Formats: sequence, structure tokens, C-alpha cells
Amino acid sequence: MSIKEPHIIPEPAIRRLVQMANLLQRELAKGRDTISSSQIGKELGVEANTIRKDIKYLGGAGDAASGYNIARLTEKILKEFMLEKKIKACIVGLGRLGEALINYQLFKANNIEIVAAFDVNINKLETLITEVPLFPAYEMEEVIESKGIDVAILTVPIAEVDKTLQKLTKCGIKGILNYTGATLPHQTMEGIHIRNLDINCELNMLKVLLNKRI
Amino acid sequence: MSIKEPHIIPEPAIRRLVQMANLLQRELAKGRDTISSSQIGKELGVEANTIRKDIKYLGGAGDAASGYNIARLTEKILKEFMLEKKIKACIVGLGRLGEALINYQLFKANNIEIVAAFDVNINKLETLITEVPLFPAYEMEEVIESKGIDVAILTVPIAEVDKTLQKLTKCGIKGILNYTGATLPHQTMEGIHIRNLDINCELNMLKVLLNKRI
DNA sequence: CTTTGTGAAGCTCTTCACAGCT
DNA sequence: AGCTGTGAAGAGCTTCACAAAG
Repeated sequence: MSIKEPHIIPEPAIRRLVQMANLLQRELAKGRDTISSSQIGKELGVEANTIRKDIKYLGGAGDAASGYNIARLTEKILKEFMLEKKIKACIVGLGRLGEALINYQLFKANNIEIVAAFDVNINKLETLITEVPLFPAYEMEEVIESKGIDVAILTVPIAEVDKTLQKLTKCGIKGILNYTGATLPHQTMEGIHIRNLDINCELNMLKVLLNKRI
Repeated sequence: MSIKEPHIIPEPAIRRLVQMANLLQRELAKGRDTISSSQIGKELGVEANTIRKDIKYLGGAGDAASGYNIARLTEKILKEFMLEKKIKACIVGLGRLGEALINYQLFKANNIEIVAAFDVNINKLETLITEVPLFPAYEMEEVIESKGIDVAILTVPIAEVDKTLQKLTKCGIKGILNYTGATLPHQTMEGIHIRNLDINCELNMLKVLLNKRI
């Protein structure tokens, strides 16, 4: 309603909207064309109220009769967050996880292109079968700069995290998806955004829930 | 101070404490023996205040002179959340991610034992090299029940999620670590706890942060 | 009657500010 | 000085309750 909406969307809302976009695209693929906030809520495990508020942050897109038009709502979310913009990513560390991620199919569908991967072990670089260009770790800064890579997916052993992080902060990377067990701050002093994705932490959270029988 | 503390620890605090336990164990391995709330906070990317409140939920364990004794604090966290208790897990779906996770080293360190893995593709079961016993998907319910498996790590294709979930709810599983792109509610009607770990969602969150230049 | 949209209330977690200890 | 511990204040997000529309 104001002259210029300030676009301050709470982070939990952003997360749900991103998840929503994925859900909607799947529903769209099934041939469906409208959906209600309560149905979205059920799928995402949150209340319909919350879903409506989330969508309201985008200005609202619903119809009091039939709910939300899936195509239109999807479009609105993708545009708001520029999710269709392609970003270049690299994988740093080709252990089991790195190997698995290097050919992970769903990246493409989310407009993420893996344009390089790095490891200290030269053997790994020679034996790994992939279409992604592989480089020794010491070329990391140079390659990231020359290719204009936006995001690094960190899959090095936990002992290498600090050292790798220092290298990454010096070559213009803008974001890090931290897959190592180390918990890092959400933002470095250099303004690099970090997201932590810790399998063991999640498994331990599960453990706590099971043990406490909440 | 009360006669019986109710052990209501906020979930964000639990998560940080679990992360803290991991951090402390690494610091302990380096030979260090005390640490302050501000140092923990710096590592975990939160304020010292928050760390102290988190630890206070366990009754407090600090010394006004030297901070926290690492061994003692670690012990306290592990005991509070019963993190040393072993749990049995299985991997459902042996795509790239499942393959990578099946031999993932850090599970052992967190007292998680992978005792089975399942896939619909019989070829996969024959060609995959691992010490984990492999089973065809149709034996899933039977094996989970007979082995007393607590947790399932879901790595099936997104299209198979609903069907797999239905099977899992019928064999006494207590928790699910959802690695598929689908966002599931945190708890099923049957009381199964679910944690979502969505790579693409996190990458998209990164994207949003980069695009908005927050 | 079901749907969205929305101010207000409520709740949960974080931050502040400072007392108390070494 | 630097540390922990902690009530009080504050911020942020969710839920409520209901108006408005088809």
C-alpha cells in the first residue's frame, strides 16, 4: 500500500517461499492449476495462515474463490527472488560427498551450474569421471577469479576448513555452502554469505527428539 | 534452582549446543582445556550472551575466572541429550547421494551406525562396494522391523517420496532425515520426527542473499 | 461455505545491562 | 580486567480472529 514497499521479507518466510516454488513446480508438472493456502501448508508442514502471510509479502496473488493460480504464484516467487538467474558454483574438496555432488542432477533445475571442482589430491583429479573441469587446489583462487564463480560448495575435511576459507575469502567468492561438519558464522567479515548444511548436526537433532520423546 | 527443572530447552538452543559439542571435541583434541563464551560464540557465529544462556539451560558449567572447562562442558552436553547413545540408521535410495552417504566416515564419530541400505534397482545392490548389508526395496519394512532400525536417511528420487514415506510409517521407524528435495512436515501423524536437509533450498537461499545484496 | 487478506495479540527467542565472582 | 549468570527489555515471527470477496 505504501509508495515503495521496502521488501523486508523475514528469512523464515523466504525459506518457505523458496520451498513453495519447488512444490508448485511439481504440482504444475502434474497438470494442476490452482491450490489453496491450506493445501500448500499441509505439504510444507505449516499453517495456512503463515502461507498466506508469506504470499502477502509478494503483494498477494490469490483469488478468494479458487485460491492461488499455481503458474502465476510460481512466477511471482521466481521473479521476487531472481531464482531464474543462473549462478556459477564450484565444488571444493572431492571426498565422497564432493564426488556425489559433482554430478548431482537437481542443480541444473535450480539454475546452478557447477563450472569447476578442486582437490589437493592429484590422483582424484585423474580418476574421477565427470564433465566438470577439475583443478588442483593450488589453482583455486586463480580459477575462481577467472571464471567468475559466485558460490563455493565446501566439502573438504573438517581439518582443512580454516585454511580453505582463508583462500576463498581472497578471490571474490560471494557465497559458501558449508557441507563440512564445522559450524561457520552466517557471514564473514568480507561480506561472504555462508549457509551451513551439517548432516551430523541434523542427525543429532533427530537423536535428541527421539531420546526425549517430545 | 527449582525442585525439578522442566528441561524445556528451546530448539535453537539445542541446535547450538549440539554444534557446540562438536566444536568442543575438536578443541579438546587440540589439547586445549578451557574456553570462554565469547570464543565459542565467535566460532559458531552467535553472541556470547546467547552461548551463556544456552549453557545455563544445562545448569551452567562455567568458572568466572577461566571460563568453561571444555571436557566438563562437553560431557554435560553429551549427557543432557544422550548423544553417546548409539542409534541404528538405514539409507533408503542408493542414488549418488545415497552412495556417498553409505560410507560416510563421520557417522561413526556421532554414534550413528548404518546397518542397512535399500534400493529398487537390483543392479545397484550387486555392484555397490560397501560393508553395509544391502536389500531390495520390497524387503524394507521387514528388515527395518527385524533389525530395530531407528532412523531412515531418505535419498530416493523426489517422485518416490510419498510412496516410500507410506512404507516407512508402517514399520516402527522413529525418525527420518529427509534428503530429497521435497519439504516434509516436522512430524507425521504417527509421531515420526522428520528433519529436512535440502541442498537446493539452501543454494537458493544463498542465491537470494547474493541477489538482494543484503 | 470456502477462499484470501490482515491488523492485533501472543509467544518465543535474543539482546541488553548489570550483578557477582575470581 | 575478564569472566559467568540472569532478570528485564526488546525484536521477530506466528497465530488468532475476522472482515471481505466470490
